[in-house]
Amino acid sequence: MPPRMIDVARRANVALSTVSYAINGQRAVSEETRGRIRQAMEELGYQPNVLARGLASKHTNILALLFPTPERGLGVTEMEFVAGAADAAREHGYHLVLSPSELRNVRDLEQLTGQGLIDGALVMEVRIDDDRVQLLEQAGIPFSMIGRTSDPGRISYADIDFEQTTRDAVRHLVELGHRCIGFLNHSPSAYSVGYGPTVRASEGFRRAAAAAGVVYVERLCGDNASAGQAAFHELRAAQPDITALIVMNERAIVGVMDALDEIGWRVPDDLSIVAIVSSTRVTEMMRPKLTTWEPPSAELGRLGIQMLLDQIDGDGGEPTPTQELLPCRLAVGASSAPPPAR
Amino acid sequence: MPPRMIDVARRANVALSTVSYAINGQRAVSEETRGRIRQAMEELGYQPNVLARGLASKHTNILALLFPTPERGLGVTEMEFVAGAADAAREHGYHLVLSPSELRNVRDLEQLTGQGLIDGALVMEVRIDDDRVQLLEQAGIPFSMIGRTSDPGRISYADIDFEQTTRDAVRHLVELGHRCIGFLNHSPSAYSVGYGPTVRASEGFRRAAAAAGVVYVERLCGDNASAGQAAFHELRAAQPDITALIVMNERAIVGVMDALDEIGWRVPDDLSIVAIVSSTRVTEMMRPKLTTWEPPSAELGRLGIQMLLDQIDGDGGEPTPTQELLPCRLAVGASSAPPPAR
DNA sequence: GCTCCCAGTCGAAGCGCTTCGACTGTGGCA
DNA sequence: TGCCACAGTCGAAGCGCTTCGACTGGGAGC
Repeated sequence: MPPRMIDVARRANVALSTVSYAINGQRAVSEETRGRIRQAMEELGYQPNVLARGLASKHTNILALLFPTPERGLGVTEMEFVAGAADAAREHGYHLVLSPSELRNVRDLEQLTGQGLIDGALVMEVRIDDDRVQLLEQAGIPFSMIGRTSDPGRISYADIDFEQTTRDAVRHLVELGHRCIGFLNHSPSAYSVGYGPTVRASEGFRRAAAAAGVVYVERLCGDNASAGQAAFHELRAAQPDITALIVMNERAIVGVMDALDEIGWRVPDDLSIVAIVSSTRVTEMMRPKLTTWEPPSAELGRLGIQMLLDQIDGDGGEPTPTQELLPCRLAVGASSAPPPAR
Repeated sequence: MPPRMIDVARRANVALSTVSYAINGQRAVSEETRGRIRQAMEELGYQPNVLARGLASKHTNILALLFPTPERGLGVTEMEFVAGAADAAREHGYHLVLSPSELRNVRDLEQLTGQGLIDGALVMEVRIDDDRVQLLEQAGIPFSMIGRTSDPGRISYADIDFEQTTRDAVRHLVELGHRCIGFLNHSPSAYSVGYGPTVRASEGFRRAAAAAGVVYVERLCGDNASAGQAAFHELRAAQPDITALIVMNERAIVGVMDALDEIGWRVPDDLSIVAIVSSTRVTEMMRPKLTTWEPPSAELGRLGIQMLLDQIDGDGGEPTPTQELLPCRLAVGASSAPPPAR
């Protein structure tokens, strides 16, 4: 059996409670006593029992990461969120439990919160309207979000700045001389369930394009090649003068390439393509390598945990929520150029 | 405050211990009593406190997923492992804590096991010689592996069948008529630290190629485009007659394509390429779409958890370890064809 | 010189559960 | 008819910690 606190106490000739105070500093302990205790702990290889501590103290040092499995599947970006969050949690001495739950299945969530296991939760894949948010609020569980609802109120979140990202992408193309720009978004169903990136990028794109005074056109598109292929033909049918395309749908891109082949267009000579909110790990594999605005996924994960801990450790008094929008980073590729002189 | 077991007991007019027995069936409880208890639980919305239960019973229903961050970064495949494992754990009523640890840092692991938090661990990214395995063994923590050491002994594992996968890939190419086949593996450092896939695929490839009686050549190659590019030129320098390439290095592939451009070769006309142990999510984006042997990642994750639970729930008596090698699934693409008549 | 305060320590009462030993009443069996 | 076995239930003792109230002695303040 592993050593317990009482073993440490005996070896250091102090009371059990003194050891506890020495460890978590709830009361003063003399330097000398503390030294003896520390030594005893080391000699015994003592480690506090997380469960007992949690039971007695009402906080467990365990956080939950709520990640639903989206229709489009989990990609590199999601993995980076998770890894970033896990790292940050560990650095702060917290454990992270993975809670894969269907979005709709509020039961799972209730179960999680009711068990007294977790101190707080980080919610991934947040929708514009998200049941989980309400549930967590009324369960009184501290939480923060990666992404945000339409009205985040006083809830902390870290999200991608879609407004700026779309603006950047549009400006980039406009500066190259493009006057008719298309946007390939995620699927109609993602839009209709209120998936944040889909909705916000759509809005951002339209605003940016309108502000730039260019002709623009958007298509929602399933996350697969054949949908991408069809969508590009539709875009071109709607705007035959299209010379540039912004894509926020990694898996559709290759379909666009197929469509281009069909009509004998080349990138970037006949059409410029830029990817937004995509991992360069993926867009680097395209030929030509795509100009990409890459989301700061790991940072978002870290930040989410950070915010959550501010809320938990921030002693009691209503903390001011942190709400941050992070820009995507530009990785220059070879897929964008001035428009053709048609 | 959430209801406690004593609240349920009072409402059902029984002793606290009877409720406990009704819940986990350690002793017989009459049908009638059980009914009253169940009703009381529902009316109160009772959920057992995981910590208290764990403290008293010595098992927590929490598993750890040990995932180091490999040099090459985390990809789609890894995400699928994780998601599969998380799903399986939840289905069995277990929680999964993510434990991101440096491989070398055995401290982190000791800390995890010493805290009494986890019932067992699933070890990812296992090396041919892996310190963590020893440590877990002597800590007496049940565990299973995704991947395997050189001598897994009686430890349960689920791994990809590299022998068969390389054999399949070689046979596929040989049947098309190829007589000189190259293999692009992961990095030299992956090989030298004993990263299982790198070592085993290397061995498997050589054996399969030799058995098929073809000329073969292999290169270890960093996980990035420029390394891939250089590596292909080296392969061709070593074997100018090369007509086919097996690649187990997603990120190097695009470099190979670049190299082919330089010498004016096309796929599959001048060179057939097949990817092994790669996600089709990635190789589908290549043009042409690559013929791919895709690892059953989610299944591996699920299986790993399954094995772990067999070991934990399998009451006491030394269970026979489960050791399974899963084949990769073939996804046909357009990147392989008969060799050119040069 | 006396009080007061406080740093430093101790003992004990929980936290919400599991599990052990003990108790009761019923039915089977000789 | 008597005895035993056993299903069904209860009370109490932990599990390993945190935290509260209480106690001690010495220094500061007057």
